[in-house]
Amino acid sequence: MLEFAILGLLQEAPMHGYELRKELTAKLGAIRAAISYGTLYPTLRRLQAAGWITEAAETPATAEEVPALTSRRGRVVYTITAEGKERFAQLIAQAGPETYDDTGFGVHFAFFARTDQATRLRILEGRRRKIEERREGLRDVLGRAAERLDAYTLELQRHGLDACEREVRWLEELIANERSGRAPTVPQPGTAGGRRENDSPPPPGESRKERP
Amino acid sequence: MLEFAILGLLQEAPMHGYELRKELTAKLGAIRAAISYGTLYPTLRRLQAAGWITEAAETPATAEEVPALTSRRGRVVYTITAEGKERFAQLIAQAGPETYDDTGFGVHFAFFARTDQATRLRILEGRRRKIEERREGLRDVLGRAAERLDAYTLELQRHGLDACEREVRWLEELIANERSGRAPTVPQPGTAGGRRENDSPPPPGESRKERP
DNA sequence: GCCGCGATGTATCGGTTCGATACATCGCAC
DNA sequence: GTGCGATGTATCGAACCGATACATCGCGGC
Repeated sequence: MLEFAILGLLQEAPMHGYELRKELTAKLGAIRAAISYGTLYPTLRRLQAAGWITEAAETPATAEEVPALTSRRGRVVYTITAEGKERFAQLIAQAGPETYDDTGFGVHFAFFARTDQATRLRILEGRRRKIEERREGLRDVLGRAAERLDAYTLELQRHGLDACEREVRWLEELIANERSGRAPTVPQPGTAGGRRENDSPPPPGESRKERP
Repeated sequence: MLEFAILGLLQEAPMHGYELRKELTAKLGAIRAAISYGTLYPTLRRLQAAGWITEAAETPATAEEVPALTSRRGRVVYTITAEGKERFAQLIAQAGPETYDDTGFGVHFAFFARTDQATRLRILEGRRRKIEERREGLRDVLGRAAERLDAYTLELQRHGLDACEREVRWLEELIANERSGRAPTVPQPGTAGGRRENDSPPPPGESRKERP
């Protein structure tokens, strides 16, 4: 999962570890906590070993020697390779069961701008199916096993059931939207005041960000 | 986390692995997928080594010998010890940061019937604080970094933000309820042999919301 | 009669991820 | 000048997952 996210992010720009973590946190903040370095660095090494990314120690720009008595530990900048881009495309195409769990779906969704419409639709529908199953499971428990459980546990189930129903509705809207071929704009009943006229087209547009 | 849940469940009745998993799934179905055996069995072994639980091979009841040519692999029934109950109480009392993340909070909440009111209140408020922070983070991203992100990523953040707002309201209700409603104080069911009966604290009120 | 098949049941293995920790530099406020 | 928070790289043990293997039981279909 993290592999997927890293490959996706590095397609926007080369980055070093710390920056990668920040971008990851910004992009995936809605679905999971900040990624741990204990995961990030080993994964970067794994990706490099596989040839999907390359690492390069940052040279101080206009490199005069002066090896520096204070041996500056350079930042390590990671860049995606052509094979890495292929790999990313492959990861998008193939969908296992993990594509539809909470984290997997979230990560895939976060990179929908780089995903073609047919795949988006497939993922959205797979996720809906999975959530519907979870919903049915919760209804079963609330219906059949209710007397075996205490009031707090039941309240938790009710809360979860409501979340499922909400997510299904959300997915329905996204699916309908996707079918009609428009950008993802779900009408929200008076949410927080974040105004945006952001429009990222269905085809993967080259978005950009820059360096300090 | 799993340790906590197992200890909590085994206080209701002794169980074998498979049953434990089913009960766990029923109780925590709203917040996490079914627990893996690759986690369950090693954890049981760990708990046994620590002395919190004991394991006993199930005897076929009114044990006639007849070692059986078909060597029946007996079910292994786990029972909580006095030290295990102490341990559970200790785990309830002490709250680390992991008490307030999605999984940790869910598990603690699921065992609120065995938790005293003051602790329930503390956990509820800690969770609210954590969700409020996440909410602020999402608002920041949606406000300040919106132009850097594509429409799908933004939609994801909006969905997450909505979930946060919902959960905060849910928590508010639970907290208000907890403060006004008098203490449930859970009676401990008989340890061995007896089928558990239902002991429900006062209803945590009416509401439904959000995602796990 | 017997055959497959799904539910019950115990168990291990490899791999991913987390949380804590360590260490070093930079800029800025006190 | 000194502390301190942000930036930055890195490792280690432990928790947890998903796949897999293997065995028994009851039940319906042929």
